[in-house]
Amino acid sequence: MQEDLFGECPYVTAQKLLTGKWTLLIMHHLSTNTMRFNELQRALPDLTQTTLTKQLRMMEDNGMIIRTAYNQIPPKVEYSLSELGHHFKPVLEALQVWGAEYIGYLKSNKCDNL
Amino acid sequence: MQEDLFGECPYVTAQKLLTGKWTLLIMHHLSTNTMRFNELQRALPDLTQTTLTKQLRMMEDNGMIIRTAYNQIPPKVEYSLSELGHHFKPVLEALQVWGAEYIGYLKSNKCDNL
DNA sequence: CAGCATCCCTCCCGATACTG
DNA sequence: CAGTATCGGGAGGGATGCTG
Repeated sequence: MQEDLFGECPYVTAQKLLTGKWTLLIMHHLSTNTMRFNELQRALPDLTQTTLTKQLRMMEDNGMIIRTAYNQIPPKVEYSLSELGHHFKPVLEALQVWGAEYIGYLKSNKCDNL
Repeated sequence: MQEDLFGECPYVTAQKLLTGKWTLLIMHHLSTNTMRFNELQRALPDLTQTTLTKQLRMMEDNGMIIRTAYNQIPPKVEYSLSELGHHFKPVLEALQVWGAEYIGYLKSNKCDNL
């Protein structure tokens, strides 16, 4: 857990935690299920293993997700939301609503231009 | 208004729109007031004119904010939220709650380690 | 299966200086 | 006052190949 986000404005903190290009997507997928590494990869095909690994490490360090490794062959690793991660759900819901509205707005604009 | 965010998942869209390092902070400040360029600069001292200008242009292109220029000497330019921008407020509120909780969580952890 | 090591590269951001 | 022009650095993201 890093400590340099200390004592800041909530928005500064939030911005730092969401900078990652994929954070939101990962949070979204984990908000409904615990998922294995491979499942996440399939859910997010535009992102390579390397990048996914880095993102997951970051989010684990930030305390947003929990990594559970089972010592077995073949390996099995599961990712789930932490307590803090679960409390992030309202943000996800608000973002989904807004994102959908934004897309709708773009579409209507495009139609207007035809 | 760019068109390449078309037909995507709301989360992908949202992530793209929030990539900017300062987007959230600017949205927060504009959510309560219309502000002039200088006022924004003073409210966000860690960000240079160049960067602020670029961010504002991006957000204007995205349709999140509205730029109003008055043709006068000295120049006067005001920034405010667009319709879409106003609808972003629920996200801001959810983020504030969560950011505050996150900070509190960090603090309690730090105390545990002392 | 779930990574790590390495290298690379782009784009974001910032510093500085100048303008209508 | 509210910018633009130019240059540059660095971090985040990606491609490839290898491993327990």
